[in-house]
Amino acid sequence: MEFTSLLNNSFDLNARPLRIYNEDHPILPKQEVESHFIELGRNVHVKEERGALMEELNRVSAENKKLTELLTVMCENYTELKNQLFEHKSKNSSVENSPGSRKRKLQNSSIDNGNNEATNIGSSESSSSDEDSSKNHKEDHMKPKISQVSVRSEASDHTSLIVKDGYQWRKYGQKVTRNNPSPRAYFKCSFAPSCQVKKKVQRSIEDQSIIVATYEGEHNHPHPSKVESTSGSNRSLTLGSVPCSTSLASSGPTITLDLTKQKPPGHEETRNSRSKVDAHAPEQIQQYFVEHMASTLTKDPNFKAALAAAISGQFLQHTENW
DNA sequence: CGGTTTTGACCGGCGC
DNA sequence: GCGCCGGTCAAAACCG
Repeated sequence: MEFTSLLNNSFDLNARPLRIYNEDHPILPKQEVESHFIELGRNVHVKEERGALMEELNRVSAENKKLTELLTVMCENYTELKNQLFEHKSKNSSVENSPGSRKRKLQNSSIDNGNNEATNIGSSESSSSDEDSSKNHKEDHMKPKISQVSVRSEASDHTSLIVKDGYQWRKYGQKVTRNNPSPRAYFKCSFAPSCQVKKKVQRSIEDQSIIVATYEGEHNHPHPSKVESTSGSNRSLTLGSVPCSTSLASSGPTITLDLTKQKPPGHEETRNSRSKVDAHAPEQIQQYFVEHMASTLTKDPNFKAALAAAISGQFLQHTENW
C-alpha cells in the first residue's frame, strides 16, 4: 500500500485564520472584532493587523509545504528500503527452505523474542513478520492475526498483568513459563464466543516494568471505549493514559510508538510521538492516527476555542447572508 | 446471583 | 515411549 496515503491525515495549515487575537477579547469572530474597532475608529490598526496576519499565514503555509515535501521524501525512502528488505528476505527464504523447526518453534520465537526484546520489538517483530509473509503467503489468511504490544507499567504496579487497551478481557489461565520467572496470564475477550480474540500477557524478562501482551485474532465488535466515551465512563483506559512505551507488531501491521516521555506543558503529544508504520494495514493505522489526533485535539483548549470561534464565525456569516 | 479470577489438572505437540 | 512445555479446562473461590 501507499504509505503516502497517510498524508491525508496531515492538518491543513492553509486553513483560513479562524480568529483574531485581541487583548480585550482574545477569541472573537472576525466581524465582531472589526465592529469593535470601527466603533473605536481604529481602522488603520485593523488593516495593519490584518496584514501581519496575512504574513503569518503565508509563513505558516510555506512551512506546511516544506514539511509536506519532507514527509513525502521520507515516505519514498521508506518504501524503497522496504522493497529492498523484501527482496533480501525473499532471496534468503528461497535458500533456506528447510522444513524443520515447526509450529512450536515459531511460537517460541515470536513470543520469547517479544519478551526478551520488549524494548526493541519494532525491528525484531517486523523482521519476523516479513519472514512469515514471505514464507506463508497462503497461510496468512488462515492464521489468526497475531500482534504484540509492550506497555510500560506504572512504577508502583509490579504485580498485576493488566494492559489497559480498552477491551474487556476474561482471564482463563495463568502459567509460569520456562524462560521467564514472571507468570504468563491468558485472557479471552469478554465477548467470547462470538469474539475469539485471545491475549497473553507477561512481564518482560529484562525489564519487569514492561508488560508484553500478545494478541491473537481480531475483534469482530466495536472498541468499547468508542461506546463508553460518549457516556463519560472511566472504565475504558487507553494506552496513552499511562506513561508507556508501546510497540505493536504483528504479521500484518507494525506500529511502534514511543510515548514514554511525559507531555511537557505547552507541547502537543503528537510532537513526542515517534511512529514507525509498516505499510500493511492502512485502515488500522489511519484509525489509530485519527483516534490519537482526536484525543489530542479534544484535550487542547486552544483547539476548542478556535473551533468555537470558527463555528460562531460561520454562524454569523450565514445569519448575515439571510 | 451472575460474572470474573484463581489454580491445579489435563491435553497435545515436540524433542530425545 | 517418556518427559517437558505451553495452552486450555473447569471447579472453587471471590466479588459487586
